Amino acid sequence: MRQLGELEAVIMDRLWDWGRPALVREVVEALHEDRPLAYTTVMTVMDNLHRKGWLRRERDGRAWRYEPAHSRSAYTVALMSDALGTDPDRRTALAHFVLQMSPHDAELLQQALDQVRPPAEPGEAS
Amino acid sequence: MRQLGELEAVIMDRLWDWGRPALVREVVEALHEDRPLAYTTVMTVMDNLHRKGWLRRERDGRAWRYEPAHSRSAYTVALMSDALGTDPDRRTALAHFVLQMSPHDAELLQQALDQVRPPAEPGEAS
DNA sequence: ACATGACTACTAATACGATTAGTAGATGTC
DNA sequence: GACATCTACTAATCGTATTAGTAGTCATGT
Repeated sequence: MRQLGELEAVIMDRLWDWGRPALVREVVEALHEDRPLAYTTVMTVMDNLHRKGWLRRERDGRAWRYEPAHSRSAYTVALMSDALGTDPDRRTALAHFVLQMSPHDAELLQQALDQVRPPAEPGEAS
Repeated sequence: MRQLGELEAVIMDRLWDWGRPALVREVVEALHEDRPLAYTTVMTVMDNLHRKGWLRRERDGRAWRYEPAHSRSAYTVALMSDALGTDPDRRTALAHFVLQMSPHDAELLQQALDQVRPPAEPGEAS
């Protein structure tokens, strides 16, 4: 899977942040301060994102209202799994991965693992 | 961090696999069956990889002998950390990440975590 | 010594995808 | 009906990866 382009990522971030379907016009105006772009520029990018399956859309009058087709986390996980999946030595990769994590992230990761692999109770047979 | 191009990845994979410095000529010949490329094509890509810091090289007669500057795992981890780092909700991302892993990978991940965060001994105060 | 063949450095064409926007036509509003 | 706004279509530009040609260098055999 290919990662998003830079502008594509900026736009997706906005939509993920807002958590509701948005018009091209709204995105243009939200970005205007940092990055004044033509309406058609943003429209083209959002149309591309739709064509590539990142955004879904519904009619709102004559315009489209766009929203992410997948969650932000799904995108993150897809990138991570993709990276891991092409590595022939996942054990080593995962070992290095946790080694360079912040302790806080390692804690979050442990909690996540505990959800799917409940930790052994004291005295419980393995 | 940007992921490698497709041919760049193929070449890096070979070098990671071999685990020893290699000449452009050797890479050309190794790829020839799947992908017959001009010598200069491979040389250019490897020179680009060197310029971008992915390969280091040393002289061997008139030619260069190239080897990866970083391990395959380091590349994998960099991609994974990069993906995770841009996500504002790492807790959710990590939760989804472990949910979609194979049980085997989850086991490897737990072992990796146990190395950096030793599991509590029975009876040990938290 | 010189011809021949193999090799490399430099350069460049091509391709592809992302970014950027213009133009024309449609529609809503006053 | 005029004017502003919007969208669809089209296209220029740009960065980067992929591909390779050309010319010059070096080694080797006769």
